[in-house]
Amino acid sequence: MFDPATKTLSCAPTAATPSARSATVVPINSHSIKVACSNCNLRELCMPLGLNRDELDQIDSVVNLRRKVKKGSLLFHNGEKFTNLFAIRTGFFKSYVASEDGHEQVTGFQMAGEVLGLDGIASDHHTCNAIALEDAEVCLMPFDRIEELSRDIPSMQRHVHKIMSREIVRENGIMLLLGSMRAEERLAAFLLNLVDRLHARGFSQSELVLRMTREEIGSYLGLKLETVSRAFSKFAEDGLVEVDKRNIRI
Amino acid sequence: MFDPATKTLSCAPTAATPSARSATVVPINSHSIKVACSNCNLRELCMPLGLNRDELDQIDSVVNLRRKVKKGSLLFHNGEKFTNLFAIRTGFFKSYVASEDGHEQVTGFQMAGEVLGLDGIASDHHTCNAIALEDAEVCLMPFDRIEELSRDIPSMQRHVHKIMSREIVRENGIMLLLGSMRAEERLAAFLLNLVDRLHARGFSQSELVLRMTREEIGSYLGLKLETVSRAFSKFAEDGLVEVDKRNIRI
DNA sequence: TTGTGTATTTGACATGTGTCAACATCCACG
DNA sequence: CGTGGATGTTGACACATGTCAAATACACAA
Repeated sequence: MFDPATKTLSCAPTAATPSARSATVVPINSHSIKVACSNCNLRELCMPLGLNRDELDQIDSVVNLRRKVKKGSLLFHNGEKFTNLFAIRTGFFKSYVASEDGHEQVTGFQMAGEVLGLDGIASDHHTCNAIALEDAEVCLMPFDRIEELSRDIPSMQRHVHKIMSREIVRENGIMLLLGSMRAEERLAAFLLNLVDRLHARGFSQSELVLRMTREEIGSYLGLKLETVSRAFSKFAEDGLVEVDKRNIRI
Repeated sequence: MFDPATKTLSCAPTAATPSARSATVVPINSHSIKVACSNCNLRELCMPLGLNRDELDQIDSVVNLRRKVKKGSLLFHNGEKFTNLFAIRTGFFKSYVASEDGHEQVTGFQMAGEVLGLDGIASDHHTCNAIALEDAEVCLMPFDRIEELSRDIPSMQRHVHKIMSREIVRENGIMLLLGSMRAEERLAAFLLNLVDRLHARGFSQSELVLRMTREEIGSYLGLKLETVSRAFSKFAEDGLVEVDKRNIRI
């Protein structure tokens, strides 16, 4: 599952399907090649949570495209027309907003099974940016199709609502972090949150590889990169974690 | 008022409509007394935005209860079972989360026409608290009825999604504020946001009355109350705003 | 391999905000 | 009409974090 050589999260079927070899946007045929929600090993984390077999088949019809996103490239950006939600199959993203003065504030880091693009629903245009921190693959979910399906399948509807509400609750937690914690507390909360989410995906409870720079962590936590670096050093000094560049052991 | 002895919310009434004289929860008869979404002067700000006449009639059937909330009493609290969204008819609320160590972080201030309780959808239980900063009145909207209606009325469904997405976008903005602005910038952004929202409700573009303490503003902005006070003084000194206690003129 | 740029760490110092304390004001309530 | 508690203002000082700078390590391309 975790390949230290490529340093990627590969939660998808490892052998790539013939039709998905090199194109950026890849049509999925859910019958011939078995790559669909109903067959995805992220289905417990992603959209189809709590659906029965029939409903899973229906949702397969929504997720009809995949897109490969190269490390460093944008999945969507501020101002872009909103049409799709994105479910991450593999890879790691950061989302961020930018103020007029050019400052960038990272608003979240997303990994396999998480959903991106919810910000775009409000105004039909995205209000933040999402960029891949490593080569990634996402499932495109046209939002009007999601709404259609939500009307037919109550459990699907409820799930969509839960995903959005969860994002609201997550951001509440970050406000608490940004508003009341000091540097080391913020970093500790951040690391524990990351390792939790990785653990839910089958990775170690105590080790993780950071996909983002100190500066990006700092932006997320409302700190400068030097402060992040010092906090890491402090943790290491106190024997709380072992830090070797981006490899962390708690 | 929240009574620790009975642990009940008793929202004693002030003078109101004949049928609402003494009950805490007031049934609405949308035909006899004209208090319904279709007739509410907040309908352009609140839930029914963009619905036609027939749909408005339908939504009236959802909003079947109102509740009076006295200043200082909780509308809902962390851990409470989630069943309703709340639309504010009158009054002013703050919502906040509390960390284990007892620290409170204000996550937002809500005024007439805004919706409270979205946090509860994720886990069927509220994860934050909402308290009235002045005597208030809210409309109770059972969430399962909202979901039913959303299945029948696409524009209603879209509206619910927009409301949730708007909350996500709002919190993104606060993360930017907390993560990258200095004290005076935060307070300025806060005041401008408040006056904007009040202006949308027919109030002055340049004057406002704060409903919250310096400490609550500070909690929201990630600052101490003394820092908020100093920032106000600085603004007044620079002639940017006139500050007289809670009366502010920009 | 060498060179170049990015990422990280660490130190010295600056500064914005927190902390603590005193005092003023206002309001609710006896 | 006082009185006590909540709220707000202001000052002095402490300290956490930001700023600036230098050195190192590493990744990647020529």
